[in-house]
Amino acid sequence: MLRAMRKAIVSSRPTQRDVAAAAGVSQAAVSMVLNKAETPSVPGATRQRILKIASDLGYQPHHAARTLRSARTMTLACVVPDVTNPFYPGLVRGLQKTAAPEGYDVLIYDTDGQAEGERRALRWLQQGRADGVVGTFFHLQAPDFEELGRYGLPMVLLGPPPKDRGGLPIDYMFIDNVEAAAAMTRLLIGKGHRRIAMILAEFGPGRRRALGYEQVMREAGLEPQLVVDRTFSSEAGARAMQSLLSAGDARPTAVFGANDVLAIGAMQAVRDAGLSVPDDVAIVGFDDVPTANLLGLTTVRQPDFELGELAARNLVDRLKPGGLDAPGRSLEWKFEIVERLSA
Amino acid sequence: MLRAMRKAIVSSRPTQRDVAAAAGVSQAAVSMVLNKAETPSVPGATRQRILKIASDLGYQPHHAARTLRSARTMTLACVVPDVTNPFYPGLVRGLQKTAAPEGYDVLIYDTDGQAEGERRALRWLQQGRADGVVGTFFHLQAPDFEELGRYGLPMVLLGPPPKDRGGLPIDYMFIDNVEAAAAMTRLLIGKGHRRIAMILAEFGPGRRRALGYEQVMREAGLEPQLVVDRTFSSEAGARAMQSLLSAGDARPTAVFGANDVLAIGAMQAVRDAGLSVPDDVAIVGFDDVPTANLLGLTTVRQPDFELGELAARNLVDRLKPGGLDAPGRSLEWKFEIVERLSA
DNA sequence: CTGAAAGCGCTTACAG
DNA sequence: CTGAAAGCGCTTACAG
Repeated sequence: MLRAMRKAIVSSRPTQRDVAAAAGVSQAAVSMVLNKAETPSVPGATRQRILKIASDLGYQPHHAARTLRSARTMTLACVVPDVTNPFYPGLVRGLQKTAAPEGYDVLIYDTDGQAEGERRALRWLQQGRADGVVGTFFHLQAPDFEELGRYGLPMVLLGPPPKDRGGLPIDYMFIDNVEAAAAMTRLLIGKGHRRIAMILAEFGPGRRRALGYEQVMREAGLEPQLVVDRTFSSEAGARAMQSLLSAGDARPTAVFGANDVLAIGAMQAVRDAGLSVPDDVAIVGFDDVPTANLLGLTTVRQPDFELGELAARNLVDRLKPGGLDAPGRSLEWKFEIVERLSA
Repeated sequence: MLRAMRKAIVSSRPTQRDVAAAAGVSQAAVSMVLNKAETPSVPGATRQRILKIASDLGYQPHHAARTLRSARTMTLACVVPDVTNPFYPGLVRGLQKTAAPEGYDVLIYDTDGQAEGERRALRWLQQGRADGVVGTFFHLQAPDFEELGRYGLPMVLLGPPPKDRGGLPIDYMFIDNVEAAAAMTRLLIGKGHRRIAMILAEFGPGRRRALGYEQVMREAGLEPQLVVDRTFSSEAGARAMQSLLSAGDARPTAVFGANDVLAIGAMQAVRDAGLSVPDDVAIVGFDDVPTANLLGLTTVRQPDFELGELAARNLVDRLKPGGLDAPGRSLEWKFEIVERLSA
């Protein structure tokens, strides 16, 4: 009874059945007319009538039904550790630009950069939510993706490829994090810095960036100093900077943030302490988010928008007939050091 | 033949049928055990066996099938004009925090702030992609959402409610843009500024903010000066500022960006011209995105994260039994002026 | 209590 | 060429 009352108030979406009934044709005929540019089996007048009625009723195909039947979601997923890190919205924009004209929507899934969040993302993907994925994972490893690969889900992972590719439709896009961090460290040493610290988060790309930093420091006979936090947040960057500043005269003269968000938090902490960047402490970052430019932060540029475009192109191609047969690709992307005023 | 070969390489997802076959029970029994905490009709040993096999096979429910049958997507959509405006990722974080514990995923749909993008979002929603929506629309009006409302889709729109609410399950969350802009304009006048310009985009909240600005300017006997661009981008802000600076000595002494992204672009342009903020030109914005704090931008704070939490709570409640029966609500949110160094 | 059947809204292979 | 039927993978109402 209550249900019936609700029905009266809340109308339901029109279906192909409704259109078919109004047009006096079969439901299948409606499907054909709506989906094919040409339908020789349907008389022109009937076709026009169906189109007109569908439009009048405001018919839109039910996405779940279409997906269930066709096994296509027409959706690409972008799995990121943190939407509020401006690098990722930029990436998403690039994805959308390429995916939209091909008829694909782009969904963003935020893992919070935590292992549990990444496992949730994996389960989410295993439920068939998307036809393709571009993802950044800090904790999950290549074997974790094997199952999805076997199900025929193409993936672009932003990171270095593992030793064993396993013949799955997984492509890797990456920059040489070790070398990029090494180059930035050399730049700082070249400017005369001797006490150089690095701020990083425990997981994700921080490790490889620390590797490059440590190598160059050791080669130069300098002592590496790492401050490790749990997240790539500006709060973490500020916290780390405060602890570095508490060393007084022994404090570093330059600080390398493993990403821009950390570096920006560190800049903030330096200024809050009444000190100047770069006069008292030089600061450099990694990513080149839009804010880096505004703040004059010297950093390593990774082109987010272009990476997004390329990743989407890759997925779209793999989703065409036979696209999954090609072996997994690795694409190394050039980094670039952008010198500004902060160092 | 080719298909058969592919089949051999690409395995398919396990279904409830596969689990049922392996456990020697009906597919329906698998569904019951997997979805209900207690299944009195299924013997304990059988229940355990089903659970074990489902886990071993890595079974995950097919999302489209579940949605089609249950008419629930367990997804909330967040429709935004521009993911790269940091205000929206902040909003999304708030949504996720509240939605995730209730079992809802949050998807982001980017309209690019254009009429066509918003119409695409509307069609997307009409395809039954989400159970609820929180959205910011610059072009679509209340009547455009009537159909979705009749279908029983709860919506939270970020903006002022229209005159005629129409009894639909649409809630509005808004701040008083006119008054907020007026207050900010008064602040600038109080600091002695007389030539105050406003930079805004043609659509969206810019109009009401311009209204408040113009009112206060006129009341003070001052001439309003509006520079209107097509988008709320930092490029637009920089462009507008350049044109203002070209007036030489007649240039404004203060510039009000209708949002922070515009204001930040304007700051950049002032500095690129070799001038100082606030000494040569004072600049204020609107939103209080994270960057505003870093750049010392005086602005109007809208709490993105809290707004997201509240919007999600609202939708989750409306999706509970009877939740749609409540009339549309309006929730006015307090704004706050945050004074920093830019003015 | 127990299990098999109906059906959500589509697409597409297949019989007439 | 034309149309009706099968079936995608689930949930749930309903008959035994």
